[in-house]
Amino acid sequence: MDENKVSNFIHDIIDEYVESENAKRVHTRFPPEPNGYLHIGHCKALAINFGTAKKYNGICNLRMDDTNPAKEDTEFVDAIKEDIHWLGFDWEDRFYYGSDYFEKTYEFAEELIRQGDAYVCELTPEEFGDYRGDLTNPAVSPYRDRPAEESLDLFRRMRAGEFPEGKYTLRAKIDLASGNFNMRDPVFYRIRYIEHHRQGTKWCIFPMYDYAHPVQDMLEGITHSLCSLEYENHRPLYNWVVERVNKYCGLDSYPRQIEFARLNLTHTVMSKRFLRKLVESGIVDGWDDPRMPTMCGLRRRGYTPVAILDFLGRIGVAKNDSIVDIKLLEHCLREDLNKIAPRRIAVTKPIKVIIENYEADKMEYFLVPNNPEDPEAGKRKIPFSRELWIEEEDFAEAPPPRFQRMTPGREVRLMGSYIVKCERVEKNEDGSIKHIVCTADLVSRDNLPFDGRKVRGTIHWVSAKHAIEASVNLYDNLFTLENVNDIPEDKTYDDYINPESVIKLEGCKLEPSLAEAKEGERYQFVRLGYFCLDNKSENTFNRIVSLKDSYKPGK
RNA sequence: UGGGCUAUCGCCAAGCGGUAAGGCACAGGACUUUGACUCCUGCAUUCGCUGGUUCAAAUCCAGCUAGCCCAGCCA
Repeated sequence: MDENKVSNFIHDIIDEYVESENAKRVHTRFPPEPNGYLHIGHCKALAINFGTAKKYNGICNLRMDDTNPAKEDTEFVDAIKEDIHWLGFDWEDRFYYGSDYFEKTYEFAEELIRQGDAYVCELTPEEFGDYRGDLTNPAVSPYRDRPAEESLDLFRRMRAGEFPEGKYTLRAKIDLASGNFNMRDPVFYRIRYIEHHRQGTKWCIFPMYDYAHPVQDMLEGITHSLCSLEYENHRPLYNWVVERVNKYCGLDSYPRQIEFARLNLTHTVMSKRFLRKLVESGIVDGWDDPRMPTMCGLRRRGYTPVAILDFLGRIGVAKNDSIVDIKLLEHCLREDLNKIAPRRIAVTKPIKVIIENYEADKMEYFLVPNNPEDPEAGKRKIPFSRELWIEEEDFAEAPPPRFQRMTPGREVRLMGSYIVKCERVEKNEDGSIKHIVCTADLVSRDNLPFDGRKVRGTIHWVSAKHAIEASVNLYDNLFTLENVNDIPEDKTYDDYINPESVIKLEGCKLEPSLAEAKEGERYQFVRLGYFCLDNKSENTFNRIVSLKDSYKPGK
């Protein structure tokens, strides 16, 4: 989990800062708005803010950015905290709410008014549009020259609840002709008669992000405010606020905003708005559907924090708009899971095999390693008997080229046990396979047969008498389209939903030890992929990620 | 069209004037009681384009081109 797999430009900037004369301890913050669930895109911001702090032996705050009472809800606060802890980051005792600073934020705003840097504007939202100007024409506000005393009075009465919503706003007096629209006298306060999830009805005026955020950063002593690229245009305004508030309000805090490109993944929707659509339209089961990129979804699917963090370290931090191939994430998952996941045998599409030279009521155990990669993982016993289940696709009557599994007349190894030879296939009346009859080389257990003969194929199996049943969910990308942002206006998601994004298989046969599997435990089902017992549906395993596709027919 | 930002292999991404790191993907091969893993091998005479400066440029300069962001009383 070293967060500097690749060097990045933020480190360069901070290296310089740390060397500078008045450098303070590096202090960052992660400021989610509690209006939804965190997704893997947030993980990047999380890793950058917490990771950078850690790299410089600094600290990182967690702050709920709750300045808009219309959108936020307490419901999400705990979920966000849980997700962050799950990923492995810790804010210790530095958990804050932006709304905790409302009083200070208000005081500073009054000072801005007194200094002539802000004024109360009475353009209605509709009028605002008309006076906004456009790319080449400046905006206008007939109220920008209102005397400070008058603005101050109005602002206090706004707070006192004397005016209806939309009647007045507090605006910064900056530059109505700026090419950067954020500088065209941005609104700093608006009136809202909505109960705030923490402040209740104490306030009816609420600060806007552009004003509140720098103030919050200053108050918390943040040195580096790391955020995504879309705030680049806001940086001049951020600095404007920092400069005035320091000057007028006796603060000495100079947080620096640095932007980086947010994460995009192939075949993945990342915007909250669209994720909500998936949930509401019923395309997925909910926010924690294992196909969702939400942290709760990834967790339920079985992703590991180690893999996600590793992935984040490998994609780097830059200012390029990019779409990372989800195959890299899957690679990181396999790498982690390969090390930690015990091997188990499961047969997803069972087909029966009868060992005709094995007595009907005999049974024996084979000792097999839990993880050949890791001797420490120990061994377990799996029962063997006359009737077995094997994977449907491990048998072919007419084998395609390079097929090396079971086929009539050929020997294969039953993983961990005997070499068997397929003698014949018995069919039902409809032509389907009833069962396969094999003979086992009874001296071939534990070791290669003494004659040194090689068998090419090894297949997995489970004793029919001892197997337990479960169902299995095989997951794939939700979207067939690589870049989901490319969905044309006139199309809907439905046109691009992968019909095989989830395949549910009932009646799978599992080795008996899996009866003790616990929620959230990850296993490698030999030759099938990595699986995790679903924490919502009993007796169902989610496929986290497949093993690399291995058998390629033909040349 | 005004402002801001970005452009290095199929996908990420180092590089900061001295002659193109690495990962993923892909393709061969070795190994293998998981066609997995592991292990070798290959994979940009070239850095959006065009000029210029220099002994030397992906790196500096100029001019183009393409893409992304901004006109919420959202964050």
